[in-house]
Amino acid sequence: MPELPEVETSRAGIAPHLVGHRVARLVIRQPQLRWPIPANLALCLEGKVIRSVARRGKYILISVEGGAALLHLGMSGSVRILPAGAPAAKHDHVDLVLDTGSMLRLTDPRRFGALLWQPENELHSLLASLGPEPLSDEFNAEYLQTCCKGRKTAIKTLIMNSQLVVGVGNIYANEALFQAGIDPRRAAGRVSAQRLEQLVICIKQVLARAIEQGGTTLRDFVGGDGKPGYFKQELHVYGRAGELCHSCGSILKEVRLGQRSTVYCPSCQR
DNA sequence: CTAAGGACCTGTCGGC
DNA sequence: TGCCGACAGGTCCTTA
Repeated sequence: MPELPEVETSRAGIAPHLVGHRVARLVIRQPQLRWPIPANLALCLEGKVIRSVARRGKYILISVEGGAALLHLGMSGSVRILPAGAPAAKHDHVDLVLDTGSMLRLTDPRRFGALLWQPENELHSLLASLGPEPLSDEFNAEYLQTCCKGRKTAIKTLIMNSQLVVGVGNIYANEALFQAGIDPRRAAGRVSAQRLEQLVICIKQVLARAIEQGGTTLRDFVGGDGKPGYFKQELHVYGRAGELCHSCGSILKEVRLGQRSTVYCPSCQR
């Protein structure tokens, strides 16, 4: 479900319900996520006031005195604010119960998500080697050109590499490359500097626009406020293989790159 | 070092 | 209707 826009939508949706409030209890029904939830996490959080709810890449950081809970939604995770005590369904793995009578509930059918602990003044190893935020100035044409130099990897695979830039998942990689007019299969090192400059602009535009729209709801994604995302209406290639290009009318093609579905217009993208 | 593939897990969908 | 394989928003880890 979540790429950066969906994570940011979730973060923004839950933050007002959490910040400034005290954690009454952490209820863990299923600790086996991608990594086990640390046994001492409840002790780290209970009784503490939540200071901030931030985001780094696709991680949500819920900070309290002493550290931060790191939350990753994986492929199928989502969070919602509910009244404390709402009945739990099959994949409702964790509740962060607040002293307000509300709780944050984590649901994740595939359990590729994670809930970990990062002590204050330490950088969790999962965050240590992440690339820059795509919407920051640090992610610019010059930077991407350096990343691509000499690389034979397909440009799409490269922009999805979180060590180089975070937050660009399969949907938005497809969309950004369409907007930039670049064939996703093209070796990164063989994309001209000018077109990489364009790609940076397109990645930023697509992500920013998707955040404005509350993310992309494919199946049942809803933000922390329970509303679906509306960006799906603006998708040009993702999920549209065999349909007509919105720009030139050609039939969109599909290939696999790094085992991910890749859709592009053979006429507009070179 | 880079690149490619498998692994993790459950639900859904299309085909027979 | 039922079964089986393929596929799904991520990304770490192993292997070559």
